[in-house]
Amino acid sequence: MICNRSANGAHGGEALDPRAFSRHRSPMSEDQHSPAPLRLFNSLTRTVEPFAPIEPNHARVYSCGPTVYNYAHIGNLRAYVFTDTLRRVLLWKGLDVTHVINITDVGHLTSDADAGDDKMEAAARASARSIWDIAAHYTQAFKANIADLNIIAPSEWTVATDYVPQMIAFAQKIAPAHCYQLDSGLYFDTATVPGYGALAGGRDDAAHARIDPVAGKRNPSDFAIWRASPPGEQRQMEWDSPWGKGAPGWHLECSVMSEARLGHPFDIHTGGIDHREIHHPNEIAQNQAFHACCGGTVDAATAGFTGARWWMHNNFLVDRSGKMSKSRGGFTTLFSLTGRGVHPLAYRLLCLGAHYRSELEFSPENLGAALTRLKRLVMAIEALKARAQGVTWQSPRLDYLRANLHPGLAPLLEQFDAAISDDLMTPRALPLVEEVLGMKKVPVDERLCLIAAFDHALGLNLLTLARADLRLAPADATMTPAEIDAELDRRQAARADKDFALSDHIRDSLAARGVDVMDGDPLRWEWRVALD
RNA sequence: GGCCCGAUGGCGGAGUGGUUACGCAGAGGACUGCAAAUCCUUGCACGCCGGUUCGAUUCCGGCUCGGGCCUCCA
Repeated sequence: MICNRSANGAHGGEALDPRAFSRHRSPMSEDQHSPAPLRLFNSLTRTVEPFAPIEPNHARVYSCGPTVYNYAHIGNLRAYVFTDTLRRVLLWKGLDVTHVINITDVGHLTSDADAGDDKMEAAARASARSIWDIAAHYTQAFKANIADLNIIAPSEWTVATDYVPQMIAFAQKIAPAHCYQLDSGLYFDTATVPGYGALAGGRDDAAHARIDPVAGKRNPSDFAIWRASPPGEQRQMEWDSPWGKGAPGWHLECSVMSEARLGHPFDIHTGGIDHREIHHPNEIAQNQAFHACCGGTVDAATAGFTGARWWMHNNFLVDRSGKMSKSRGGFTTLFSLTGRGVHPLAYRLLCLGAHYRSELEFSPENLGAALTRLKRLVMAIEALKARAQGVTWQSPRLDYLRANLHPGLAPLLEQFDAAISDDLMTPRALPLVEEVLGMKKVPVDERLCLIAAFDHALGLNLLTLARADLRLAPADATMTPAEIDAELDRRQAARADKDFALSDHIRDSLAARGVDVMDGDPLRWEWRVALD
């Protein structure tokens, strides 16, 4: 059910006043517009399949979260906009959702082959803080990004270091039949599970030529379950285990935490498309081993046991200027965008403008386009609100909407439902907001009601945002709003006196300080957003 | 080197065997002292070469270019 499930509490908890619909004469019959079935792309089969949760009316979702050794860049954040869209669409379809996002706060702590892997330790040294403090700092920053993007907080954040005993127990269970020990740790033998790598779709182990394999590995695709601390080295994060002092392998974490918090099998596991080739196949292999190893082997009957039924992957945000690459440094964070006066939801709108499985080209121009679009949407909705009758636009249940909505809007509701039900096709859903705004013959309250409903899926805060909220002061602003208003008052007086030389001079001097004057707009002025 | 994906107007991005995406930008108009903001209108496309077809941007093959994964990465 949709009603009373506000994304962030901003809409309050009341349903739309049914009296708002009292004029309606011909509610549609149920069978005339049956809801579009939700269909989602499953990376396991590489097809779009009808979705049904394992438990009736309850979907369980696990999302691979960030490794908190640095700030998330906006490309990282696209994954969580995707996950949030998934969650909102599940809610739209009337399902309860339990959603877990993990925080990976343990991983490679000492440099081995690649000196670049030591970032967490380096960050700790540079700031004279412990790795634990570093993890806490970047976890906090990540959660701030999530909130700024109006992403519904997960039902639970799982932190990897809270689950080390469970990871050891998990590893102990699968070790006899599926693992072997080397000096560098405990390794998973990928040949012991049937269909290894099926998710990746045609991986050829014989072709791993680019990197030096770890000596002693039975198969190139074998991976560490437990990484032993090198002799004589002290790691900041290490635990005792049956395989010596060390730290859990990264792949192990997600298998253990998803099983612990959601149970296996659960419904949907999400992540970036880069995880489709290595991390998730390894997770699946672990899950297969864990659930079938009582008998010592994985057989055909259990080979399909992958932990999650759906594996979904978002594509990348690409930036031709190379700013999305952590390794090259200088990547773009959400903080840097807000510091330039770009509202975070403009970035969310940019993401929604493309399908989650398509690459999305990032550029200042594209972001500026999204910001302009968001401003115009908010402006148009504000204008409607000013003319409204005072109902609250809390979205009612979808079936209620369907039965009571103004006939003129009914086709738009169905198109919206069909779009988001078609593998979360937000780029086709988005223009319907603008179409509703343009339905001049439909009463204002009705249009607002439908937009409120749409926004439960889109998460743009369209009904609560004000145009003024989108006017973010850039970090390098040299004037306060009060100072700007005072200048504008002076300018207004000059204009009244027809002293246009003075009024133009004031406007020019404001422009020089990054303030655009807008006489015909109630907002009066705006920070110029300078995106390079 | 191996595997995978993509190529749509100025930018981004949907979609389709024969008809409109949409947004931003551009152009024209309204409004304005002039601008800006806003509103209205509007031009612009389907990488190259073959094939299938009455007809292909849409299907098939090849080519070129771009991207991803193979090492922590959304």
